[in-house]
Amino acid sequence: MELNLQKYTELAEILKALAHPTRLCIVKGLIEKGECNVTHMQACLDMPQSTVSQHLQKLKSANIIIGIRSGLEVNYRICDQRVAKLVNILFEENINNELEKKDYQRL
Amino acid sequence: MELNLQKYTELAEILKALAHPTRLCIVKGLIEKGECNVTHMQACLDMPQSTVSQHLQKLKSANIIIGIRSGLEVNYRICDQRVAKLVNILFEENINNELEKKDYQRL
DNA sequence: TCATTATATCGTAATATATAAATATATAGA
DNA sequence: TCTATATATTTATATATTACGATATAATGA
Repeated sequence: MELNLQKYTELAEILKALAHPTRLCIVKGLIEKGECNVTHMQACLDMPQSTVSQHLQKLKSANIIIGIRSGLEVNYRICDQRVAKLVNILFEENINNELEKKDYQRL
Repeated sequence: MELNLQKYTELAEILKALAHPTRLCIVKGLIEKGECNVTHMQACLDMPQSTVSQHLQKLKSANIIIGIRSGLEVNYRICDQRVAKLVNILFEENINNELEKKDYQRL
């Protein structure tokens, strides 16, 4: 329980950016598809353009995604491989071991 | 970009619980030490008891930790191995590949 | 330059979260 | 049962986040 506050704050920022259903969905989609433009995301997510764009800016500020403009479109993709790994693990099933299960019942 | 909203909401809840410097510090400490009681955490974190307790309840509600009472003390430990893995990855260095770096500059 | 399309930003109301003091509950021992 | 200690909950207030319409900007082609 050490106190490297700066580091914890910095990493918590990344988690905060991911900690929203819409943004998690965007990130998961980008991991799977590789990249995607805003219009397409908007159609999939079925929500206003400004809402999608704001979520994208939040992910971008956290350096989780980058956007590459090509003509009128901007294509986004993941730029932090740690986050890709992390999200993949999150989507795995949780396997608590037997000891933990027993402990849980004791509580 | 599929729409399994329930799943994304559920997983976002876990990330939300982790997405705070204090709670991340608690979880990291528990991963390293195995377990810890509230008084000890409070001393390490140097913050009021009620604040620490509230953070613990949030982690507990998210099924990230469990508390086992022994006498007056309650010892907490991680009960979701996914979360332990996920946090360990978060603390690794991010390695962006060369392609991403170039793209970043183009932006 | 004007119109069109794609995306970003602003303004703001509603909602959620964080902090910490005060208070409550749980356990152990005298 | 009374007291002390450890932890949890309640309450109030401050701060942050979310959603979305309105508006701005950027790029393209006529």
